[in-house]
Amino acid sequence: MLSSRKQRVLRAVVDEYIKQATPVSSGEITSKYFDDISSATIRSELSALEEMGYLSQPHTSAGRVPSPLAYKFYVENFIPKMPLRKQDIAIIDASFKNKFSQIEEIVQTAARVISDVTNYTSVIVLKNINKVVIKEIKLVGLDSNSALIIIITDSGIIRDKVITINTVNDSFVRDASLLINKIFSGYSVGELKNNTAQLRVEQELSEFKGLLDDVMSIILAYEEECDHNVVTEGKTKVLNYPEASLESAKNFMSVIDDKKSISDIICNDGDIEFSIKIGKDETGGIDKCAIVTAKYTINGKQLGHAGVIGPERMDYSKVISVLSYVGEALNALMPSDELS
Amino acid sequence: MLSSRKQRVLRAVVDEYIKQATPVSSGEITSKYFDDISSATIRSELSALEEMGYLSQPHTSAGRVPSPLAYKFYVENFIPKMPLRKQDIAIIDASFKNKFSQIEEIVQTAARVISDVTNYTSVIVLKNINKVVIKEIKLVGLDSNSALIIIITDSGIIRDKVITINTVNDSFVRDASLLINKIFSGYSVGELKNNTAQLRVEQELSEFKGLLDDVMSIILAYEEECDHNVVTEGKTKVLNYPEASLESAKNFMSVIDDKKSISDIICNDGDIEFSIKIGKDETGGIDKCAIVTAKYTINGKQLGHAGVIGPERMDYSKVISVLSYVGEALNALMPSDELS
DNA sequence: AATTAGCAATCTAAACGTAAGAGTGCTAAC
DNA sequence: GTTAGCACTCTTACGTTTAGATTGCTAATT
Repeated sequence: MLSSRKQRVLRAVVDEYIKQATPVSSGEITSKYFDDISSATIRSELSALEEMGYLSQPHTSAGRVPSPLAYKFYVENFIPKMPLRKQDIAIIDASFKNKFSQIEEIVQTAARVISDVTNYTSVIVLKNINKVVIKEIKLVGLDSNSALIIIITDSGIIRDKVITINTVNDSFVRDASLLINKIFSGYSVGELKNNTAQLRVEQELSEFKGLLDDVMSIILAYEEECDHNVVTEGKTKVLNYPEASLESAKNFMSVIDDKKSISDIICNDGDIEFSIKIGKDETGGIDKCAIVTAKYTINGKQLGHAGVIGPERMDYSKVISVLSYVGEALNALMPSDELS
Repeated sequence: MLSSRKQRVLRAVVDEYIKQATPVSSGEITSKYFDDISSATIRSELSALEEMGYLSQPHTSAGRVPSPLAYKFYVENFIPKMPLRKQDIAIIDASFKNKFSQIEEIVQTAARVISDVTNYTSVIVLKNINKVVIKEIKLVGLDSNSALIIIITDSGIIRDKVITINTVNDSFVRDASLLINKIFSGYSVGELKNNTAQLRVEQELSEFKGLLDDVMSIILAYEEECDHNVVTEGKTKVLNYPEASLESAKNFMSVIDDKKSISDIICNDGDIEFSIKIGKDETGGIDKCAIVTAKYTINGKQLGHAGVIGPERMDYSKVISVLSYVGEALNALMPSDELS
């Protein structure tokens, strides 16, 4: 285990590096963090820490830079659980003050506010879409040849879509509503997807053939769209990191834009609420970056995962606070009585 | 006026520069475009064109680079009105094949497909939002304490939003619907905004006070949101231009992200259908970039403006074809009988 | 035994200089 | 008007030098 002083030194290096993004020297550490020890002593500690794999030097005459291992140690041991600043809380609260009608809207908002407040890139991945249960489907006539289909689930409205129908009148709407709900209500998206046979049987007898097809295809389109539904916000923030280069930015974008792989990275299958991935191996090839991921649940049901991608030297404390506060805000958005 | 050979030379320079993004030399032009003339002759033509302001040299011993003036001449005289490739047409058609329920969705889709097909950044700005006339407002009860408000206009559904109401029941919905439509239907968003007095009078007598407020604030929020509503897609494409640098990319993003200024640039008040802005002065400070803008109308009513932002040496021909084809697709999306 | 001061050694980053190459502009001839 | 030839200019790449930063080592000190 690391001696207490080694820990202090390690922490100092990481803290400084997070602040200034340049290698930190023994002199800096001595003057800013230790009154009673000389830089020579710090130097010997530093080289011990380097030996142990916590630090590295870009070159012989440079200061030390934390390694992924150092960040891991730092995150596990030193993250000050600072409360969010009042202004940040205000920003987040303000974003969620209106009612939302669709999940996508909520997710988009959450992603944006996370990125805005942290100043890093955020990613949200929705999961378990096909476990969503359809509560009711509303059919609202708009004019003589179009109608609005509203699909309401236990997670709120998932989709509304205009469809074209030959002739819309009151009795048609009434009858169609009854039939649609008889067929679809109470089933999850997944069940419906795997059991289209039933739909076909119903259609044999039905004058609403086209309509039923439309509804089904809306549901299927939703499922497909959401399955790897990845919302990303603040991609261009990466350009403003002091360590940015054109090459690194391009690489960053190419990983971020690959929805499949980014969602694999963000989604933690384990039970942990937060995880931190540091180092090229763990970030899918994004260099010098770290990813903080959180599992989001609403009323105990897993909604998906959120992630913040920033430089390794990011403000972990703030990122975690923001992720967790936004998680709470999402929960508050859907009080349990709406689920019943 | 430019002699016919000067025109050929100028065109050759621009064509080459569009292809390779590096200054073009007299030698290249001679070998690739002129069999019968020597490079010395081309050189004298080049220096004449430089004298006239069409070309410039990054330095004495470099080839020539087209000036904004040259691009203007090129665009006006040489743009081959090439039809779109079949595959591009297919991509665009595919994007617009489903019905859309909200304008935002349409705009988002259009912006994305423009950016995807051209491989440049696209921007769409909506205009004249407050001239949109409200046809009808539907109120659909969802459960005992919430309802969905759907605002239908002559341009389709502009917004649907869930609101909270104390007690929702059939008679409430019926009465509220009548009242809401009595107050709001037939007016444009602009009229409503400037005449909230009437609403207040109605509220005095009404048990639907809160509801009316909700509807009004949805409309106002929509108006505000859309007034400078700018949708941007493909921002990160700029990183892949061969002439890209970190600095230029940052600059690009800062201009692009300023919705107010980008919308001023994109929106052409004149009568022209297309315009091309080349040069730092005309692009709001984005260097080495050109902006092609188009005015989009649906059934003669001005919807807004679309723009493509790419390098000065972009494929103007393709960009204009794409913008114009997407414009047609948007028109097809809203057949005139839906407006009546 | 741990700490420290002092100093040589090492490396970077910036500044400078040089050389090769690209492309022009000019001139004289066609 | 066109062209070949060539001197001239400027960039870019590369090597060199220098100043500065920081370390690691050693010997002295606590």
